[in-house]
Amino acid sequence: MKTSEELLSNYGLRKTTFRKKLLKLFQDTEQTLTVEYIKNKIGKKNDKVTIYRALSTFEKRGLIHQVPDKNNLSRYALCSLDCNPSNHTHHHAHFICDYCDNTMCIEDFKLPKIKKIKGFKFKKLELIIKGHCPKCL
Amino acid sequence: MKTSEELLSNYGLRKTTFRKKLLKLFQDTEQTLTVEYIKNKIGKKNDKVTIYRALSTFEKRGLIHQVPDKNNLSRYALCSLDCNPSNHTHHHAHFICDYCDNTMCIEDFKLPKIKKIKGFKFKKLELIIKGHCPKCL
DNA sequence: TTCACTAACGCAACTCAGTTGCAAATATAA
DNA sequence: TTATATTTGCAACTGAGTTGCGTTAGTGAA
Repeated sequence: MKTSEELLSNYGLRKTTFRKKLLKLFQDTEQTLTVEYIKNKIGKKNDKVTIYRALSTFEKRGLIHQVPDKNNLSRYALCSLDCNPSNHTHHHAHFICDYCDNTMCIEDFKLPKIKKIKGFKFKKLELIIKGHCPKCL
Repeated sequence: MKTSEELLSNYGLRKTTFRKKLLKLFQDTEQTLTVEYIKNKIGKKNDKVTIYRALSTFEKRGLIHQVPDKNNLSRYALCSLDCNPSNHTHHHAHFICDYCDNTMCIEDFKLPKIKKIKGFKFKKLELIIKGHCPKCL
């Protein structure tokens, strides 16, 4: 796995102390992260504005992607390595646990092919599955 | 099509002036509705709290369902007649237009069968397609 | 290394969707 | 028509996310 510093370089991002910590947190955690979680883990010295701005930058560059929460709040997850600013599609479904409210990427679930519908232009597909996760069953 | 009064009765809801107007608005509009839109159409006399509460009640009873917006805000759409409080699943996809931000139900698009994944219990599936709608193409 | 420039950070104050508590109004069933 | 339960409206709040701006810290060139 690439170090957080290498990744930041690869994606053309400045290697600030904060960004290195943030990216490392993503790498060390398998789940999708909320701003709340990040705030608690990284330390209260960093302002929430900084977190929001870093997440937004990471997302634009194709490092992470946003996933909705049970309550439609935002969570973030690392992208696969082939995402970039212009090609930022994710070929996996997202699972939201009704019980613990955790959200996770489900890699081994193929997205359906999009059938064309006259008059529409389809660009992106999102599949969200709700239910109970292994921990909560 | 059933009148709004009949529908309210069928779903065990009181037929208040406001609810009749709200439900009629859903019946007369083919699109999914935002609270903003409802506020403008129904008249400013009714408070937004009333709108939110009515929507929430309608949703619990299975009259309408919530759909996310481009910006993760809520929109609402009429359910098919066979929804009720305990069975409230929708077998259609939702389309979000990147351009005009309108959201619509796509009835003629079958949802994929959910393949089981060990350890998970799947209860509900949501398919969201993003792109450009006919009006914006 | 140092310097100059640009991007990132932190603070404070804001925005805005959605919520809560409570008193007044209205629907319903007797 | 009356009693009771549900809805409504108002006011005040909550909390995620944003904006502006002055300060700090990376980065690339000298």
